[in-house]
Amino acid sequence: MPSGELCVPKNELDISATLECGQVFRFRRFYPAGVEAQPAWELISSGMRCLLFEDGAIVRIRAGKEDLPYFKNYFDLERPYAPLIRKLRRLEPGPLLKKALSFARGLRLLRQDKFETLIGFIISTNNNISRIRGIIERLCAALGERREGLGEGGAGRPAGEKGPQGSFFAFPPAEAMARAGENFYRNLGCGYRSPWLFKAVKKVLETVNLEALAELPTEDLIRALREFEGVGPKAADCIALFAYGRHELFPVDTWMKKAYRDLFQDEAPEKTMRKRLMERFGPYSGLAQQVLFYYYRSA
DNA sequence: GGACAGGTGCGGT
DNA sequence: ACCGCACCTGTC
Repeated sequence: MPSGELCVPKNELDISATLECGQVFRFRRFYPAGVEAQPAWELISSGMRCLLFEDGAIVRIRAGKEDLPYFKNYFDLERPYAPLIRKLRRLEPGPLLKKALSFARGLRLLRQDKFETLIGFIISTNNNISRIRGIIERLCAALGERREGLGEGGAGRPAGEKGPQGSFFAFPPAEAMARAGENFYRNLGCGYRSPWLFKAVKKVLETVNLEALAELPTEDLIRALREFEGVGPKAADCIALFAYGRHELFPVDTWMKKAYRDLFQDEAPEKTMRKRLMERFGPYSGLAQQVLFYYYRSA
């Protein structure tokens, strides 16, 4: 397969900050053969894969030539982030966000696949990241289509480190996930989320067109997402933010409760925290949330 | 072993 | 509306 490459300045895209701030699950850091201590990343979205490399002040996104437009949109590369960061800093000049911003320089909000994001955040409920990722990988290996992608060799790699192989598994379509049945999700280790997943998949096949929801104003979109069992206030905000580009939302998770206390010096119910944070950060709420998440979680 | 995880639905006030 | 609680399960 002919491959192609997108080049982005590092101040516009920091791979680690963008992938490790909690918005996406299917990625992996690896160490390319022959390059001393220079990490790279493998990212799979929907049915496509790209490899990301840091090369001085430049980030290279390598993928199959026909997949490049998808990743250009996925990384939202048409939108310069520097102005957004400046405006955000002006809205909240305090030391906390200032530190977080400098720590998360180059973090971008991704434009992810709607179905994959819905399923991912149902799985994420009261769950930890390593387990979430394990479940998703097993899900894709069991039901996803095997695809050929850019390989990455393996010579010179430290023992135990495995680079991306020539093939990978696409995220499964709803049809395959419905055929698998509820018990399949139990066996994957989804526990009490299993019926939620099975019902969500059926809903997507039978009544709700996820693409059509993009036309709804944000409040209605949230309401529609909340009708999926297992999608509460936090997951609905995440799905609307990461898959529908609703940057005005501020998902409140355990980390953001801490951030709220640090910013406002008081205690409040989650709903109030969300409201006040969204008022504070306006159209940059989602960006602020990710920047703070990355900062708090890495600290 | 027990606590914990990027919450949610449920049943009490 | 606003609590408080139980909850599958792998990992530390």
